[in-house]
Amino acid sequence: MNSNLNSNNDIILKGLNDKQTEAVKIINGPLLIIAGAGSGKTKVLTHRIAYIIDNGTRPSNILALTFTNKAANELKERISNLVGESKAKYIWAGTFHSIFARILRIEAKSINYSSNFSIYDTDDSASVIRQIIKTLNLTEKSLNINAVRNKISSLKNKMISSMDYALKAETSEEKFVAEIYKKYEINLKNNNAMDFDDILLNFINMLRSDKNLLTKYQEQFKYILIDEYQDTNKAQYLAIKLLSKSHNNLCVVGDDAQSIYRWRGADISNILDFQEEFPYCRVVRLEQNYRSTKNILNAAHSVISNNQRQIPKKLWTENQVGDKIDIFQYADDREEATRVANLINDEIENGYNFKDIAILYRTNAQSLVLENSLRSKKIPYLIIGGTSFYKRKEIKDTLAYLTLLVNPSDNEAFRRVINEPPRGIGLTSLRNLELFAEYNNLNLIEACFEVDNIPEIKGKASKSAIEFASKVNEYSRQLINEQSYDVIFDYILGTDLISMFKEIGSSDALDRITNIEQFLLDIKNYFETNENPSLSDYLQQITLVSDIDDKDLTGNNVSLMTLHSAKGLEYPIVIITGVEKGLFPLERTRLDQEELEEERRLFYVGVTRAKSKLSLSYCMRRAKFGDVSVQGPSKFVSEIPVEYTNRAFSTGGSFVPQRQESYFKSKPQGINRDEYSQIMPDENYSQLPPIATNELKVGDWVKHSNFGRGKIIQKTGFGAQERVVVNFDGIGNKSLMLQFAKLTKM
DNA sequence: GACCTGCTGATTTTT
DNA sequence: TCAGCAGGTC
Repeated sequence: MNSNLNSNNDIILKGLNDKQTEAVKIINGPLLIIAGAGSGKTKVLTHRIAYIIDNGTRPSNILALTFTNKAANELKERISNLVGESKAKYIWAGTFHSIFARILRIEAKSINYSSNFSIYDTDDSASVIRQIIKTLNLTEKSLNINAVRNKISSLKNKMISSMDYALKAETSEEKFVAEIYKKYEINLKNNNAMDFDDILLNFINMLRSDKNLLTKYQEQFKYILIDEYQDTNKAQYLAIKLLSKSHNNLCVVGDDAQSIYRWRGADISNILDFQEEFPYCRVVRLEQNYRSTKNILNAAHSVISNNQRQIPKKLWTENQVGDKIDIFQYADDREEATRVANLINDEIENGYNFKDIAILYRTNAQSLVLENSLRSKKIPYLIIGGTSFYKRKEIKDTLAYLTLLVNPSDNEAFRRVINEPPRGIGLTSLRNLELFAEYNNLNLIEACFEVDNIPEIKGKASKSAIEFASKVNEYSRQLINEQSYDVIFDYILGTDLISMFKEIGSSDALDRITNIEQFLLDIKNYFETNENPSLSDYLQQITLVSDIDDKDLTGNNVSLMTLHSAKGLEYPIVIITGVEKGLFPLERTRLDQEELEEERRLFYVGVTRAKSKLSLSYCMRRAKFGDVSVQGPSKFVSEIPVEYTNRAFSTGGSFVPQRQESYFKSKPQGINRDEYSQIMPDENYSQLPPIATNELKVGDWVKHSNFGRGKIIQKTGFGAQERVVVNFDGIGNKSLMLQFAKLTKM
């Protein structure tokens, strides 16, 4: 190995700039890499890992933690390309949650769990909390379940236990939360389940309570690398600190300017204070940007400079000055969607591909109107993020059935499916079963077998309960003998979930069947392609994966996603929509300096995704909650100096703005009626030509997702108030709001 | 216990 | 707007 060490090192260092080389070569001791957007961060990480291996460390002694699965996969792939699959596969690379969960399964005994524990996502947690609130009989005020869940999660992220919190709680609401928190912890433990936060906390508890395990993993992970360090929370920081304590070979990479997860407990002071926390720390700054044009970088810098709390730095680039940034003012969100689609078609004519273009927005709700417009113009697109496949009800139900096979203690999974499809075990029977189970210290499956001892449950309910539990038991046993897809398939078929939807027969129900089939196909695929497949392994994989991660990004599609999802990606052309007052930054963040700064960082992330062209737009009105609210340019727009921009406005393309009362029904956000009439912005703007009215007209045949085919027989109103009456085949006349009825022209 | 209806509140972002 | 829930009815 030694003979070719230098030449290998040379290969690894080839093509890196001075700063990147420096970062790669410092492998011992704490290292903070401040990596600006587009500065080759992943390149440095992967080359650094290759360098560590090349200097004699075994791949299995390297731990590389990322924030998302997407980032982890990219990292693995690029390391593989660099050092070869045979070495790369031994590196511990993954998200905090997946790696820690993997270790926790191995060491489950040390924290009094069994290794088949379930992992609860946010919906599962909320459902447990709903259950607890019900049993507490909190009649005096209805607590918002999600608010409670967020509160508990944020307490956990800050490492505040239910006991600590109970001591601190003062108001009656805080006391309720403390009570729920305590029950929630007990509940999950009894279910042999952990939520996302528990994975981090239990990992820390494990390291703290067992010195041998601490030593074991400190020796296992001789080199630790953390990506997106600005997004770590207190628990993650502590876990890393514990793991690296014996050797301090800890390298963190991050950019404080791209910290956008404060709301989820990310603590930006982790990166800001890294140098104090880890003495003798070296710092390398990567400030050369290889991605964007000078105009884009300058604009990004101008905006982010308005933030107070940050590590001073300025990105520079050798790239061209490039096109100016286009800033458009549109009349409303429908015009925005139409114009965005037109813009895309123009760029296609200019020689770009659909896959070169991304449309970014602040909230998922904004995607709908954009989608409609893209569809009508036959522009292929792919939504990244949004509601996950695994969050669909039918998939969650199927998942719960499977979870019961692996973890029969999971009462939450039991509750979810015991009466889905209806088996005659309603809320009353369930409540009795739960009381009995609690009293006798059984899980609900076990309680089912004892149902004869519960006098309140008799007849059909009693019979069903035993049948249900027997079925779970039987298949669970079969699965222990033989981990095969066929067993799983039989079991799911036997639940009658699919037959239930078949009976319902609506298009929605048929969709659900398709989804379940697709899910089963995925399981089949897993069983066929893995060496040592097991259901528990499969379930573990998917609970920590959102389906963004395995979306095929290689097709020729325009990408649509939230600004958060866009982090880490880059596109030749980026279109950021809805850069509006009240929407971006979100209204509620306006008065909170820290939250406002986070919104600004989010904007910065969006802007720096663009390689050569960037376009921003805002609307004067936007449909919200089926109503229309008055918007206007975001303050971020005014933070970009005019010299980097082209600005254009429209007075309302397809229709003349109607100043109807209804436009002002919802709270005008910062613009009053008189201001609104002065739609003409300052002299930096030029007027956009009107867009062609290719809107639907009377006599057109249209298609609706629920009602099917129909013909427009009447059209009334303007703009957001536009309505059509459609005569649908076999259904008859329906009056629809044009902006909400997803009509497509046939 | 199942099913229907009408009301309410959500819309930030995700492991 | 629309999903999800509570409460009422059969």
